[in-house]
Amino acid sequence: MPELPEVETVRTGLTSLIVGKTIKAVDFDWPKSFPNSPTDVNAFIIGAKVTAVKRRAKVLMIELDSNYTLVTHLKMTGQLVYVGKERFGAGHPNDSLINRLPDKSTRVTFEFDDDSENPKLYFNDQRKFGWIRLIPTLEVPNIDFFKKVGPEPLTDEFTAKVFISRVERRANSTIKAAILDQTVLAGIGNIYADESLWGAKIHPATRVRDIPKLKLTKLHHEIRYVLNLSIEKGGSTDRNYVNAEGKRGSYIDFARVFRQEGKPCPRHPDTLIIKTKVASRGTHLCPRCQILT
DNA sequence: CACTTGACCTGTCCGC
DNA sequence: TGCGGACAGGTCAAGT
Repeated sequence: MPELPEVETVRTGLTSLIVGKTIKAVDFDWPKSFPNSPTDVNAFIIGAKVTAVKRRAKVLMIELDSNYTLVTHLKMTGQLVYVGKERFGAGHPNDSLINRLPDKSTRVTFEFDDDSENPKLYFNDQRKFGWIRLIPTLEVPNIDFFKKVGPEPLTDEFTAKVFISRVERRANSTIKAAILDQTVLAGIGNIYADESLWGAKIHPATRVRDIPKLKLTKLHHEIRYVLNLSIEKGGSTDRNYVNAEGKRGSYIDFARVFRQEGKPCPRHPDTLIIKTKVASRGTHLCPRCQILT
């Protein structure tokens, strides 16, 4: 589920909601919610204050003043939703979701020591693919995933030249598989792969070696465009995704191909978007402007 | 090494 | 209405 824009939206929300607050209690019932963590996670969490919430690729890092960090991956269906009655009481537009938490998808509950309202942060994850690892803050950069993950696509350093040199390491792959590869660049998932390839008029099954540099340059631009636009819209809610306040994202209302099968291509009103399979993933494209070469 | 496929889980939707 | 199978936004291990 959550790709870079969704994780970034959660990060922004959590920053304003939990930084500076102290964790009073933690409760979890699914052992895999804390893989590869100290046996007694409580010892490094209870009484610790949140100092920052950071993001790298699709990974969120909740830094604590105990010198440990809650490193979290939401995978397909994870949510981190903060419920503080002082902010979201009865009548708040989100109270329908807020009021039914915790629910049966809730894996971990963090309780904060904050005046009398007892605010909580729920880690919900229907499919149980997500996890939270409690890691000494200084060791976070050394986890295997961070050692091999590619560059952040929205930084100044991520130029078209950098993108092309990295994506060409997967010369024999389909372009869709290549940009989904987190070691090529960080943060792209199925939604923004389809959206950016439509923007660059590239068929997702095209081999990287067959794509002219000019088109790869265009794709680099489109990747940054769709990621920025989606952050502006608060991410995409296709099914489960909500932000830290339990709100849905609205990028899907602007999607040109993702989940738009059967609807007209924005460039060709008489051609319909189709859904097929590329790189073992559901793939949406316009059969007229994205030709396989 | 490059590349593809199956596994990890639960829930939902579609066809019979 | 019930049941089986396919499918869902991510990543890793194991296979070719």
